[in-house]
Amino acid sequence: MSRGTSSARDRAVADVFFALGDGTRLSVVEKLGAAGALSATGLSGGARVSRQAIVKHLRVLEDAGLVSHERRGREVLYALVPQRLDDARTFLDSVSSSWDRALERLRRLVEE
Amino acid sequence: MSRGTSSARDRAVADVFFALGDGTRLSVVEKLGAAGALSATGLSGGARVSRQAIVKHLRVLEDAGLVSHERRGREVLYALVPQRLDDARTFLDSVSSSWDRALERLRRLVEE
DNA sequence: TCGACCTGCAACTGAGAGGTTGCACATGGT
DNA sequence: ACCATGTGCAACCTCTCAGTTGCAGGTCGA
Repeated sequence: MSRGTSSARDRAVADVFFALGDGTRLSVVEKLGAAGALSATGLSGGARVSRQAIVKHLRVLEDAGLVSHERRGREVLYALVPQRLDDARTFLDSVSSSWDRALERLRRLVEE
Repeated sequence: MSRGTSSARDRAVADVFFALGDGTRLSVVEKLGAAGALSATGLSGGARVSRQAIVKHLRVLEDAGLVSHERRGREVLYALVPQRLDDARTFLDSVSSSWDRALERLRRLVEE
């Protein structure tokens, strides 16, 4: 306990948010969520950046645990792994609820 | 349709995720959620970066709409604005659900 | 076998993020 | 009035991120 904050878990959550904190990656995530599975070339079609840029973004997403890849013949298909999304949501929930409790305490302090 | 996605709303969501995608800022958000309201100096106490670094991070958080400040005598108190957190959660929900639908479609495609 | 297509690696660049230090300015307590 | 404390610039540095281009290596179909 005590020094529970700022642990490896928090770093993983920060990685997830970092991965989602880029417009290009965010649109990649949206496309993957909508299409199910796509190759880097398929994802770069319609994007305004090169295929290599998409590949780098996919690596970031995969390092964060948001995406997995699978070789399918001569192409590589990328798909979402929504589990980490749940971790991020859990973090947001915990901050929101502790914020609510803090509000209560503040209210009582002010009312003295 | 077509250009409906990747709009100003998506940019705002990316800004929120970007703001949360840094370990220092994430711990700031946690501290603010736990304490309710803190000054930059109060936040930098215990952190391993300088007060000025915290101030810059607070500016990023405020630009993303996650934090607001209020002058209180000679110090400036920062507090969470949990509304954007809800927006981020909503985004995660929508990606998750569209992902679930995509999984269904993929399953049916594979079963041909 | 040959050509088309997709991937993988490497080198390079520009811009911005994250951080620091130093100092000036305001404000509260004594 | 004085001093301590907290804030607000501004300049500066370093390192990483996002993106590009070029080319080599697999893999499928004809």
